[in-house]
Amino acid sequence: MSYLNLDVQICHSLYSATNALIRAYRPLLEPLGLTYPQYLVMLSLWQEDGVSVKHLAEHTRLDSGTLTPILKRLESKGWLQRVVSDQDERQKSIQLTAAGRRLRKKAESIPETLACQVIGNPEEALQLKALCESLYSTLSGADKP
Amino acid sequence: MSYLNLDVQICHSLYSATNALIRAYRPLLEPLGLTYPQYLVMLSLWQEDGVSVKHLAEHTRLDSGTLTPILKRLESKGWLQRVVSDQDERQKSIQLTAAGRRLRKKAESIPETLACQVIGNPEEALQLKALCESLYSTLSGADKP
DNA sequence: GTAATTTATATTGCGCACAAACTATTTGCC
DNA sequence: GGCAAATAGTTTGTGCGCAATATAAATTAC
Repeated sequence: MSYLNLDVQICHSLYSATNALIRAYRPLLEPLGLTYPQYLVMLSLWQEDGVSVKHLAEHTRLDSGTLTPILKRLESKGWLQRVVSDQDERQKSIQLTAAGRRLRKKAESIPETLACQVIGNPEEALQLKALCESLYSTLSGADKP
Repeated sequence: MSYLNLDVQICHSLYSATNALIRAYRPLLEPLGLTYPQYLVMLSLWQEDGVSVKHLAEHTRLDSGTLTPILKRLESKGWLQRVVSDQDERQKSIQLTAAGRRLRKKAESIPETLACQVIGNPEEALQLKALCESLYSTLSGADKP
């Protein structure tokens, strides 16, 4: 059996598991009118509001070219505003609206609902997260000095 | 700290690690003119040629609505043909061309090259794969009787 | 043997991922 | 001060993910 065997590819397992998990989020996010990446942005803003696009990109690990259209959609839904910064006019401050802050209430049940569907063993879940974090930091630091 | 905290989300770790890993494949696949999902399809066909779209969808875990355009692109690049089946005219048999089979040679170095960049501990890699497989099978069997 | 159902694949439409190119500020440098 | 380089964000184009719908052939029911 060769290394080119599909069933041996770690990335294939990772890829299909991730897609399946995001698919599982969909029915829970649909009542809020959010996609999964939009949910990530809202999670970040519920934690820390009034940040720059760059900060948001780092925290959510989304590309800025991906983030801009997401932020526009969230703005058009009335959940945030993109305000040009005073000190530095290149920057935009992303600010939740009152409606955006209220949306958090509707999201509160999501993590637990999903966990019940998905997580067999909580220890394994933590292990999976740790392994992914380790992989991510290897990859994102890979080509730096 | 709430369950709505971004830094606690397993899915976020999974999502960003997967995207980063696929990004790492890109420079290795670019000389072959393949994207990662196209590479998955070719891996599957190098293992088992002349299969139906349905079979390919199951093996690669790609949706048939995703697979059709991928197969068309691979066909237009001359690496496979989509032949209507004789026995059942609804089915198409996906068949590698000679060029498609030859492409395998150029792909042979990819798994090892990537593994060297990415994998610290081979045991952890296997663990990660096993956890993803377990998650995938939980999720794909979740709503069945 | 024909109608209803199921199955295999294709199409459409929206949102995301990302590289590359672009615009507009700001910061350094002299 | 004036100009080059760096930085923040946007735009563009290609491909994918996926739900919903469509098409067409095969199967089942009667």
